[in-house]
Amino acid sequence: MAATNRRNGAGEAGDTPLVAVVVVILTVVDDDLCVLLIKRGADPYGGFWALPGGVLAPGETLDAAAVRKLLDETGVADVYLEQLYTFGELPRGDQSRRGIAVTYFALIQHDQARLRQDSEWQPAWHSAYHLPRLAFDNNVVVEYAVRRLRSKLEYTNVAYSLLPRQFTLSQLQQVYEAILDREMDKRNFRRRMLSLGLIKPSGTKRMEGAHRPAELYTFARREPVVI
Amino acid sequence: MAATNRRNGAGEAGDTPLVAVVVVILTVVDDDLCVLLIKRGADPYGGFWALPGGVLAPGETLDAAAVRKLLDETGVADVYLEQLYTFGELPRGDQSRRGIAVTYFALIQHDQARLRQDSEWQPAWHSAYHLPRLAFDNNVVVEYAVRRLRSKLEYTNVAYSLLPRQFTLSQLQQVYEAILDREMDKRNFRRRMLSLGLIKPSGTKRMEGAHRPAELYTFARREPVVI
DNA sequence: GCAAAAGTGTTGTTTGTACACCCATGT
DNA sequence: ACATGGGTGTACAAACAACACTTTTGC
Repeated sequence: MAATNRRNGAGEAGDTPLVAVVVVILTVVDDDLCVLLIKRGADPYGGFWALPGGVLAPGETLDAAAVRKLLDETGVADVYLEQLYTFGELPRGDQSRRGIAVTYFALIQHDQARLRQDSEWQPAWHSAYHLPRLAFDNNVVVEYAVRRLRSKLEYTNVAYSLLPRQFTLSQLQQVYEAILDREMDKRNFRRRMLSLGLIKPSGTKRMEGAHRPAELYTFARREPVVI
Repeated sequence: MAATNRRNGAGEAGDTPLVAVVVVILTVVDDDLCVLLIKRGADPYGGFWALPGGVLAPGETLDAAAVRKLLDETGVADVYLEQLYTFGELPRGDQSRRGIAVTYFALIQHDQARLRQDSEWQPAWHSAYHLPRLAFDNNVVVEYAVRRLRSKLEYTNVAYSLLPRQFTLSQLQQVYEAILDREMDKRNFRRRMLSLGLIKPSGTKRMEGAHRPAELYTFARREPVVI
């Protein structure tokens, strides 16, 4: 892409800031929207929880770096991943070196993720609604991701990336409720999902527990669709 | 902000790409949505039209660079300005140096802009609907900006940044029609604008031309508001 | 038979869309 | 008087929100 215009005919290149790619990896666990955090070792912000991220590798595109980060942390690929925002304020503490953070958000099924147990970083899921004070301005980044996800949920099928191929309508509704953080009416919810053509019945049923079996549904398309 | 996480404990800093800030400056001239373009002198893409942009100055935030660029090109400040997207693909032609472009879009009143006449870059307005092949991937950037503007128009008051303090409902409607590229019903349009509380009558009227004078309206707030 | 979740329809309200005529002014 | 753009209301359709009971299963 590289829409890079260099306009200063002279010596160019003010400073060349470090470019980091940071990924907000979101999932729904039970009825809770969760973010993947790692524990920072070194300063700045040593001991603080933070979003996973890293510097761009040589010759790597931004999207590729985000995909790589996601794969590193969770072992997951082929999920919904979207650029969020680029933060370019100056660090507060350490003025020494300039940093720019290109942030992404990803939606995964938590039971697909293989978090690295061995790691010094202790990657773990944290409820997006009860986060501690994070490193840098990562709290703002998470809030931004949650806002974006909430609005995308209303006019796209991104939820597909949070659910297995087959799921019940109740599961789907739980995902929506966890993300939007409000309860929804079962009948209206079903009507809407079906009439939008987002999902379709698979014909099979899930028998489990002491109650009526539930129809299993699939997303009409497991790729991003704007309604 | 600087949500910069450095995760490679080792020597860090893959490569440090050039960071350019590029601004899509949009306005409505008569019934046409227009973009400000400059003519590139030097290669790459010498002689092509391009979006105004430049490298980040030392110690400058991204937003500040965008504001500065806008001021340089148009003399205008205090208008709607929003980050769009960060493009980080590798340049096609010149592989030598890596570039990242953080793009913004701005909305201004064209009659407020003082384009630099002297300049070798011949800054000028071009209809967003009939653009030539631009330098780099700037065509994509403009399309992206127009899409974003269209959707923002539906749920925010951003149009304030394209109109003078006082304006008629017909002027406002022309702005909407130019951006959305479709005609709208006068009565429905008025009802909606007023019932959303976006604008309010100013009490004064504009007498001009051989017809009934038009009520002048003002935006309830001349700053970004989400409806 | 009872507990637990699945499934299902109707009504009222709000929102959006289509559509045609009269009004105030300048010439 | 006529040309020009400014201003107004109503009727239909679609989308959305509120609401409660019956079904199928396991124990």
